[in-house]
Amino acid sequence: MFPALHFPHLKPALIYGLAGGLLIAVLKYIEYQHFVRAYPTELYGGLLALIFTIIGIHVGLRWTRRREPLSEPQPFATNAETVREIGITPRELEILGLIAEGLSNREIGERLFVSENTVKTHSSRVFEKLGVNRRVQAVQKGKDLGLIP
Amino acid sequence: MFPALHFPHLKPALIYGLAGGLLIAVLKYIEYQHFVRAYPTELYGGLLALIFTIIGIHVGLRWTRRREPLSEPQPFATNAETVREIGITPRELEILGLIAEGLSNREIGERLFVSENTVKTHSSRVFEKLGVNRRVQAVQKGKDLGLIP
DNA sequence: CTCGAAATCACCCGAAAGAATGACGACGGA
DNA sequence: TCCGTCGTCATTCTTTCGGGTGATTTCGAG
Repeated sequence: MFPALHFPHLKPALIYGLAGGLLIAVLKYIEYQHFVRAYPTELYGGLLALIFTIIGIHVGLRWTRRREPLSEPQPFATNAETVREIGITPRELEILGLIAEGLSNREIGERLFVSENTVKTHSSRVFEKLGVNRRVQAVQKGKDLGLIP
Repeated sequence: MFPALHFPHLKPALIYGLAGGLLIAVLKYIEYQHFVRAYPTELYGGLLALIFTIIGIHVGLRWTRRREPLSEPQPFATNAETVREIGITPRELEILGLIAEGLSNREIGERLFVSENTVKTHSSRVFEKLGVNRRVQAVQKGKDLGLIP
């Protein structure tokens, strides 16, 4: 949806923008209170947006919920000690899991909303930490070490 | 693990928030242009609800997307029966086993005293018969079907 | 405040993988 | 004998991987 866009200084700008918008909204609210008005339209809009976004998420999930519970017997807890021992990060573990599912780097990037280059960087580090140089080997070793189911 | 300390989808969330803010700003602008007077407020509410419901559905599905489980191993089919069912040959099974060990096509060829091209031909046929197009997927499916340990 | 870890992204380049063909010999059953 | 399967190998082409390097941003610890 949005992953192709790139804004390096997005967060501070957004924070400032939101802060400013919030301030304006508060002022407007107070002003409107002076005029004994109802809530400002912007507030209604935001509330509507928020509420219906949540509703949309719930509805969407409900529509596509699989009927058969898809037997998932073992929740599988990753071997935390091994993770710490070899110094693998959560993100790298995530990439390893997706590699084990047979996804290409591009598909992983699309799934995680990051670029393919980022996925390649992560996978390279995973290979390095696991001491392998091919993804099939990484999957095998990851399973042996209890990093992935 | 510690999912609370990790925000893998921060960027889309920020962009999403920005988009919402922009939409509100646009609506506000329109209102200030007195265009809003031409339409009942309910219309705007409905539009907002619709738009953000769609966005919510999309975002929700996007964030929770999961691939279909591509196989359901039949409990009655033994190794040999599965082999016969999908018509995989002994040689192809051998190549699949070596792929599962993390060997490259060149290494497989050296181990079996055949050319790399031959290995690629076999692996292509294996992929075709298993309905996959990557070796990690082939290994996964081969294990699901009981073709390889 | 400085420093380092983590995550992100980019660019380059060579190697590996995979898709699509075509071909050839051996072997076994109809 | 003819036909089909299997194993073998080649060529061409495109895509994907993997290694290497460098950069930025964010965040938390010291």
